[in-house]
Amino acid sequence: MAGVNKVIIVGFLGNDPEIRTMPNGDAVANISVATSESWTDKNTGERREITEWHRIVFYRRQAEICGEYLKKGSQVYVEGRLRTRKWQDQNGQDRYTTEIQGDMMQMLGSRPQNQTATMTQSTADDFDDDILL
Amino acid sequence: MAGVNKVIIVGFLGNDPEIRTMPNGDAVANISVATSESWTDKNTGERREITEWHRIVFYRRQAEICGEYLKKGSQVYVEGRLRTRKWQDQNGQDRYTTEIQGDMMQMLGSRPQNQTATMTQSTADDFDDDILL
Amino acid sequence: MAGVNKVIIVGFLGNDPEIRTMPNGDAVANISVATSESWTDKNTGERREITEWHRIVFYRRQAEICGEYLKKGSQVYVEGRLRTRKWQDQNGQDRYTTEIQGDMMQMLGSRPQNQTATMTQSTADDFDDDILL
Amino acid sequence: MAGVNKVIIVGFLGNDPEIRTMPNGDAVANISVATSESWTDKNTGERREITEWHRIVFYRRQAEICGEYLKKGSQVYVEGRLRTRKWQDQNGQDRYTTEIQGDMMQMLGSRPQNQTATMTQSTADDFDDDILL
DNA sequence: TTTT
DNA sequence: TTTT
Repeated sequence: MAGVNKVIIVGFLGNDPEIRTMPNGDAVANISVATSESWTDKNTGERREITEWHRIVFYRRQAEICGEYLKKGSQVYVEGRLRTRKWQDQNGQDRYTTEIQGDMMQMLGSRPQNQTATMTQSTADDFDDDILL
Repeated sequence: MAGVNKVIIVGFLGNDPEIRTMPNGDAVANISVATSESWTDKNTGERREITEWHRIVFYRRQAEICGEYLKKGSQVYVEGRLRTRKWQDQNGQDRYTTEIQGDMMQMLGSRPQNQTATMTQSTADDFDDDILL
Repeated sequence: MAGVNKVIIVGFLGNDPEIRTMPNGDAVANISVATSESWTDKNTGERREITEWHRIVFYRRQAEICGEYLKKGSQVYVEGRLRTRKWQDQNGQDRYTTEIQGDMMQMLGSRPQNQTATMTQSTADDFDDDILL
Repeated sequence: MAGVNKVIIVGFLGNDPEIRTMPNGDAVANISVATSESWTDKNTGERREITEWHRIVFYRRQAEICGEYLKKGSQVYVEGRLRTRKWQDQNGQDRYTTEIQGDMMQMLGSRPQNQTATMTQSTADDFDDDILL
């Protein structure tokens, strides 16, 4: 191995998580998280903003946590890694999609009922499902 | 504004940097940086490795530094942000490319002559070109 | 220059910020932010938690923002760098204190009145005080 | 749990690692890593530099890797967390030392023979000692 | 000293 | 599609 491939995102979910189950029974969650930058245009003096949408995928226990605790508008801290997948469109052309494979997720804000929904992939894999909840 | 959009990459350049000049005279550099993960397959016991290629773009003074000091095989530390650009292919179909807009670059390894090639975008913009070199 | 010295903290303030003014008129803010780790003790099976307190210092415009928008219990995202200061206690002995010099601060949670209190040091230095508020 | 406590350091070892063995047989490694910042003094126009030394501790398999592969002058990437320990000096006074508990270490530079000396704590704990080397 |  |  050689290298570091790390992404840190803090933002709000644009939609409820999409939860699927893989053939082997593992859960998969896809969430879409917005970050935005704003600045003052040097020429016009106008305030401008650009929003970036991040597609993030979680597996197994973390995917289940996403499904149970996150919803549209939730604010999250996510640590993960970049992964570009190759696929073919209906014309048989190669296409590429870059997404973030989530390694850690932490809910932000003070919603007392779900503050403890935090774990890393290794934690999620090592321990029983319900220990941290 | 709300959010954090941060990427940290440590890896090796797969090619020499591609340097262009924008109409306004600003330099743009594109570099392609590899990171890899390796693990032992649970089923077969075989060693596996996957390489991820990151397309990173730098502007202005940082782009010039890339052109002067980096080459195929250079090891770099890069901090930046994710940016997905929309474009249209020859069939008029919408396509998306995700790349990393570099904010900071640092050369790694022990090449004394270029150890100082480090600056952030804000530094690069605030100061004269040659102060840090 | 050589190196990366970066700290990322997400946690809650244990107290209201302490704001001072330096002789040259610049503001300085000190905040104390808690992070905690919890795990299950392998031997006893008991749930354990350890809290770490981070002393973070902000300068100038960011210090003013801390004073205006943060208070005991606020949740924040902070990016900064480690800095160990040497000082002498009343016995003339050398003592060392490690703190985080904040470079970026972002308020978390959904408290509508202060969501926009986000800026980096470079932003704070480059623009007029009130543009981002 | 609530919070993120993350440190990222890229720098050079000031000394050979110090390796100890705990009563239970686990290895412990302490390394001291330098990062430096340089800037031009606004008043005098002189170039200034400040070096920060980071004390980093690794445990178990990672500590062994430090002992085997690192030496004075090695360049490393380290991810870890801040930990402040309380202790008493010879006068019985409370003293505090802040160090970085390393979670991941990666050697930098192009020394082909040890490029693979990379693992996370979870990896180090989960697998046999020699799988990654 | 926070928060869950 | 979020949030401010």
